[in-house]
Amino acid sequence: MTDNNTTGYKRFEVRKAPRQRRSRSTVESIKQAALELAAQEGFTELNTTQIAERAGVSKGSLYQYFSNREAIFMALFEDATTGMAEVMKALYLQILDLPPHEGIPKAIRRHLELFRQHELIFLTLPGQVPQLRLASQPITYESMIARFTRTYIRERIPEISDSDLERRAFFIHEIVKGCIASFVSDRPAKISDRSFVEDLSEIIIGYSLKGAQ
Amino acid sequence: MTDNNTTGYKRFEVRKAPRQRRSRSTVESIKQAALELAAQEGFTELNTTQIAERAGVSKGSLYQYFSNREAIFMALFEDATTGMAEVMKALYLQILDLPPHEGIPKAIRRHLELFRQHELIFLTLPGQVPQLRLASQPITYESMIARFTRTYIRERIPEISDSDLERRAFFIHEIVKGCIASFVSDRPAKISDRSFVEDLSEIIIGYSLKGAQ
Amino acid sequence: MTDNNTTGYKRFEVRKAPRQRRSRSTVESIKQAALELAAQEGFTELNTTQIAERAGVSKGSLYQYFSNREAIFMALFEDATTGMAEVMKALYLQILDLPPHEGIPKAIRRHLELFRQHELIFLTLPGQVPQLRLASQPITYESMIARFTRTYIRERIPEISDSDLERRAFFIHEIVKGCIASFVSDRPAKISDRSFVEDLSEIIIGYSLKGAQ
Amino acid sequence: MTDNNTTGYKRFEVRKAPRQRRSRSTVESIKQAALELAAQEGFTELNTTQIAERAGVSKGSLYQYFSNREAIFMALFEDATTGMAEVMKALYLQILDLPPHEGIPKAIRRHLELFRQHELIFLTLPGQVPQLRLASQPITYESMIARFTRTYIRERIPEISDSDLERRAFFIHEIVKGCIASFVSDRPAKISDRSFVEDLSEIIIGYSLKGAQ
DNA sequence: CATGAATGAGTTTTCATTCAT
DNA sequence: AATGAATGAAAACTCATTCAT
Repeated sequence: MTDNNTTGYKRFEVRKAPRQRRSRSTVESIKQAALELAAQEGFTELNTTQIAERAGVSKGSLYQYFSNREAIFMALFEDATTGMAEVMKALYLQILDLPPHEGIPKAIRRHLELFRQHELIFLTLPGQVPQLRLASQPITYESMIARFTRTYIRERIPEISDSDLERRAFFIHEIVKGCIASFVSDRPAKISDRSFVEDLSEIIIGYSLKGAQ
Repeated sequence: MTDNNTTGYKRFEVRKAPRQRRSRSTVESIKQAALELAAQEGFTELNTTQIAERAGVSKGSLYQYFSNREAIFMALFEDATTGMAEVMKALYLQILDLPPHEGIPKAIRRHLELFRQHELIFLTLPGQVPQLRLASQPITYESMIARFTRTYIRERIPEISDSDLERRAFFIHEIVKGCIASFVSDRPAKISDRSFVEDLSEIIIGYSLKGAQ
Repeated sequence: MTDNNTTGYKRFEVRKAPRQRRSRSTVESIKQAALELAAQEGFTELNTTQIAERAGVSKGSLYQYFSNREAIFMALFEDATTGMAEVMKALYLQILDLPPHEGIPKAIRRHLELFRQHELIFLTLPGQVPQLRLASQPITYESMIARFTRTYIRERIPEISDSDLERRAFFIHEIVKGCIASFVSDRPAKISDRSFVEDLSEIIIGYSLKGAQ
Repeated sequence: MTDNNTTGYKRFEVRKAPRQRRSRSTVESIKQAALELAAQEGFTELNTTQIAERAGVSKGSLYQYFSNREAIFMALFEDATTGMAEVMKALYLQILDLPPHEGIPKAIRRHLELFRQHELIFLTLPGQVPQLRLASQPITYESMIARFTRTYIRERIPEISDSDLERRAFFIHEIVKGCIASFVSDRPAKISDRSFVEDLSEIIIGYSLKGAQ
């Protein structure tokens, strides 16, 4: 029963699983409220009073379900993360057998959409709530991307060495994630979605499959 | 000197320029303390008491030199930023006339070093102190990189269209920054510095100069 | 730097030692306020807001010197305890060489006074703040009484066995403490101070020295 | 049945007398739970959530049987108190006609057992739940002891003055209660039950009957 | 009767910032 | 200039109690 907490960070689990319908909706409205408010002010500035108010819920209720402020963000992140993982699994299955010049752009387009949808959670949250990194160990969907990338390359360049594969997976992941993140958050006026996807695909294809016959 | 403050954020300049030797070192020790502490807990968690204590300075003194907490971070950022800008100017002059396969790797290697040195400030700080984004408008060194990239490409592909140039500059910037950032903060064991620089250079050269004769 | 806290109770040290005269008086007024309020409502009901208000001090100041509510009680207790220990040391020196029928009543009379003075702290506090027991290990003045009692008896009955001595010391301590405590807190109308001291002395003398020639 | 409540404390009766088997056991399990938890954390720290949980009962149910938190403690106390009163009545009848050197030790031995059984309730509870003092006016069993003591002495020293009697009753009560309480809660390793009872009896007999022929 | 979700007033606690010395 | 005590507004968090289902 000891509370081992070696990180020095507060722990933040969801406190109790909502059983009845009513409480499930309470939890939802709290998360929703947090999300909406974060869109305006960022996560750092959010406080429980605001969240509870906006959710139309008492502070007490909030703490019945979340052991502290961070726990809400955590929940938000996990929701999005698991949601994304599902979508991606489906996507990858579709893509595996397509030729690169079709599959890669498709994958990128979809990732762009997904990041746009969850911009706040995937791009803003992690930077502002450093605890997340430590708590949500290897983030599910990230490791999925990594795994998929490796499979994809290996299937096309069977003779690739392990270290080579590792390196390519790293770059591909970073390039895709980084470029999409910036594209979504900076919204550069002079670059259209189409040409963005095009160029990024080209870079990825060129790099990931170089050496393939 | 008017106090127009359209951002809604408090302003945070350094309060007075330290003249004497003693106060010079006070400012320095405050910044140093902030930096060291941030390495352990992140900027969000830092509080003035800790900083003052670690700096061996009273809270009153701290406020003598910094108008508020954020001002310290701001100063830290500006120091690193201007330092970096200088280094880069020199670097670019060297590189402009080198052939890509020499110049690009050299530039990347140097950037890697610089980011490593200032990891905390360039990678962690901006996410955690949102004011930075708004205050330090076009962050000097970032716009330098952008400008240089454009010059570099145009010189080699004079006939390139403006929108094309724009797009390439965007990608190059994001790829370089993103990959270096991840490489520095994740420290992937299986990738050596050398191969990192090699691959990244290859990607950049391939993409930035495609279409050049 | 781990915060080993096996008891499950919050720890409660004084936070920082007051350096200047001003802060010393702040600490004093906080303790004084707590004491006065406890006299009316008991310690359990006391809250920091009340204490700070009564002390004419901000809540922030309170927390500057006491890490939490309990720390105040703790400080109160320790003050009284060390004070009492000093007084007793002096008392015992006086008494050691007096014949029992003079020394014992004198000691009892003095203890009665002391407990009356610090009734709240010695009689009420420990019952209401269970943490005290655990934190303030062997309470200084209690162990003093015990030690003195043993010395006193042994000097008069040199041939007494260890276990016998132990037992007598236990009873004497409990009887004196218990009777005085009840006498002070119940204030039985029909018993005068004089006759109280008389009877108690008689009991103690009879029991502690039985078997002495 | 008027709701005169001069004490300023909330009233706390058991709310409804449980009729059916099931609710009988509900009440019991609540009390049991409270008792077990108090053993670990003291009564002050106990909260209704814990109690309900441990009792395997919903909070709503808890309040069906107890008008508030204190009512639970109150019930605990009354149970033990009335139980003890019964036992004592029987005990006293046995003892009245025994010679002191038989009767007194027997009484003390029995008290020791009883206090051991209800340590928590008789020794800890009253200090931590101040309402008890006020609510349960002359606590039944205490007044029983007092009454019995007086009868016992008067029967043996018919010529004793009222004030003398009063005083002796006071001391005897305090000595017995105090010593037993300490013996039970401190469990001093070096003193056996037998010698404890012996010495205490001796003290009591000597004091209470001094002057008897 | 039983449940457990919801409440909200009450408390504790923190910390950037000021200001008397 | 330097100090560190004091501030107070703004959080975070708790828990006895009620009440809809």
